[in-house]
Amino acid sequence: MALTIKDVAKKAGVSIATVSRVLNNKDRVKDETREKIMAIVNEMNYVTNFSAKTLRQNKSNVIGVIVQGVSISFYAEIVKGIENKANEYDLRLIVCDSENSVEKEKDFVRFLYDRSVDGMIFIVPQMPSEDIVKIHQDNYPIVVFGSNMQEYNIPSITVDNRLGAILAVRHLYSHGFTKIAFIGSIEDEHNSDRRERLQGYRDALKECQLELLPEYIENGLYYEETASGAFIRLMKLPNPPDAVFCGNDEMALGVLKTAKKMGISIPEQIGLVGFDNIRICQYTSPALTTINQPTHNIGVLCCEKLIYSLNDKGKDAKYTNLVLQPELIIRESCGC
Amino acid sequence: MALTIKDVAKKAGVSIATVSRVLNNKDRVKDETREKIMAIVNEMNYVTNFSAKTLRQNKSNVIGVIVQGVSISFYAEIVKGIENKANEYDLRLIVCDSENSVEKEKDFVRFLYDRSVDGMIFIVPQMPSEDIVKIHQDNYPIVVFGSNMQEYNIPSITVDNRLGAILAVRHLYSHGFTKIAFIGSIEDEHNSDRRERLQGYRDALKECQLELLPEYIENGLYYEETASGAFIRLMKLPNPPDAVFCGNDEMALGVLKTAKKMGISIPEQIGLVGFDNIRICQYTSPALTTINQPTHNIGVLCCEKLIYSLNDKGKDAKYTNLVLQPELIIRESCGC
DNA sequence: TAAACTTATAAAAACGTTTACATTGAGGGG
DNA sequence: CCCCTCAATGTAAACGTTTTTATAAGTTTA
Repeated sequence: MALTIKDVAKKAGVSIATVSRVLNNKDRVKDETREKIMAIVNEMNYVTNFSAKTLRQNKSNVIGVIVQGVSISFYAEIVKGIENKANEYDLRLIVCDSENSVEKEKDFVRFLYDRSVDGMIFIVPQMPSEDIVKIHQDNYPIVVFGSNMQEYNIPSITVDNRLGAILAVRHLYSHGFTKIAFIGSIEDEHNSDRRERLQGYRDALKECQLELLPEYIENGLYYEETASGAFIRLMKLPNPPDAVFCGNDEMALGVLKTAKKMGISIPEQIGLVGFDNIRICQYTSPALTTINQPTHNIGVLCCEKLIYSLNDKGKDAKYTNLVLQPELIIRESCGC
Repeated sequence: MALTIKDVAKKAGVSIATVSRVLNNKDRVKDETREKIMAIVNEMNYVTNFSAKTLRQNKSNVIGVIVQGVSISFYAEIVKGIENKANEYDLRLIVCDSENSVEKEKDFVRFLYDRSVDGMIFIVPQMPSEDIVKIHQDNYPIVVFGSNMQEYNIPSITVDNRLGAILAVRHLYSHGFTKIAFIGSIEDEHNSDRRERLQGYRDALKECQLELLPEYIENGLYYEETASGAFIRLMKLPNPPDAVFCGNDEMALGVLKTAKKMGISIPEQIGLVGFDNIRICQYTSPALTTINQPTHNIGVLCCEKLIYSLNDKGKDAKYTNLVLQPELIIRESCGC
């Protein structure tokens, strides 16, 4: 413990600079010397002092992650992906759970400013894109998952939400459902992912040659409770739908719960498909058919993109949006 | 940005030492000076450089958390509790997900040694207690949740698992179930929490004047898959049980799944109660009756205990086990 | 009124790195 | 055989704090 580069240097009979050079293999060092030093480092079990390194290099080696809710498995797995990659690169994480509140999200950004993080990753941000752009202009490397930021020159990752929605609706249609409703974000939403899910819904209806009824599009704020009211309204329509596609699984859970309360059986009376493939889906009754996103990989890729920006300090033009493919997970709520 | 104590000092017309003293309000400083400096600090939006502080004080201000699985809501919430408290005290967290593997757990401990954390929190450790004792002897402050470590002089937190088990069994009994089986850890388990749950099961049977049948005690390793086999074995007994109490919810989920597959209806044919109250419980069908633990609070208390040790460097005798109270959450799987 | 304390502040060292710059020695071209 | 180049390594400064020690200005005490 409390073993420094000095100790290593003394034992090896070289200067501390040489040890540092070996440790960071930056400059040329004679192979012989390198090996001798590495042997001693391993033998003594030397470990570099992170703070000293950080202080000298003037970067914190910490990245901030702002996420909607870490106790939701979907997000937890993304964070795990980030963490795995971050560990590889000797980066530490500060994970901030905004608990779905824009206000908290903004607070956390300030908090991360204070901690002088090297960069930030936003997992499905709630705050308006303009605010994110502002942070980026303050010269903070940023990566966003869940909203296409390419137009702002901010690297981002999305899954092909439009395709996901199409897969969902198409599958419902294949079961004979023809009056398919949508619960999710309405047009003016700032989040592009959510817009795309709606768009996919629309495109899929067209593809299946189904009529697009405005009253079949209900607003839901992407958490469970907001779907109940939406579902009730849908069922009270003079011509109620026979299937519902929800913008995410949380809302699908809300529909499931409310349907049970109303005595409506799923999938017999109403077909249901969600989005995200959170863990709970497989345990509900009926088990929820949904669209899967490669969560762990999303995290890894977010982190990789950020590391890229970190090393490149905004010079390169690789600030594009990366699109990943979703996948239909068939369970019971669709009628299969 | 990149604003230092020097800038503040210059603007205030004092030395950097004085600014530091004000910032840490350690030494006496004239009120007038203090106020002037604080005003400037706020105005300039100065924020102290964490690494420099850390380097000088020779402590990392980072604590390691080793947890079984962060994507399980039960653990995620505990971690959140830890985090909230840690933030208050300017401590950073390194969260390590052992993914239920003793090997990984040990790897992470080494990893944390390398990062020279100030202390560690173990959330339901898998490794033998002796190993934890060893870490503690290396002079690392430690707090353990999920196993009573008092005998080793290591601060720990547990819930009254025996009571929790009694509440569960008692409730099943009140529904008229008389042949109540247990799936969980068998006697020789090193984890005291798990031992206690079994003990509670035994004590409750006695209290209800039910016979204790050895074949009603099945071994389960506390994750879902291990409960399936156990349940099948139970149901194949010449005199099968009419209710099952599981050591945790994950295993109860396994029972639920297997029962459905076998065409056994819960709670009509078999009553079922779990332990932990993970989020999924409320969504299963039937919804799972279980024992709740105050997760967030557990995290907060773990962190508080660790901070206590951190400041006290092992001098005090407050290295005791703190017992929290569990609570019965009644849903459907018990027959209510 | 000078010595002895106090109080408030300043000066400087230290923490463990990285890195710009300096030094050394060897090899090669003229 | 001298000068130059270059590879390998050493020296020392710098990063932003905290903290020990020193100093200056009051304030008390004898």
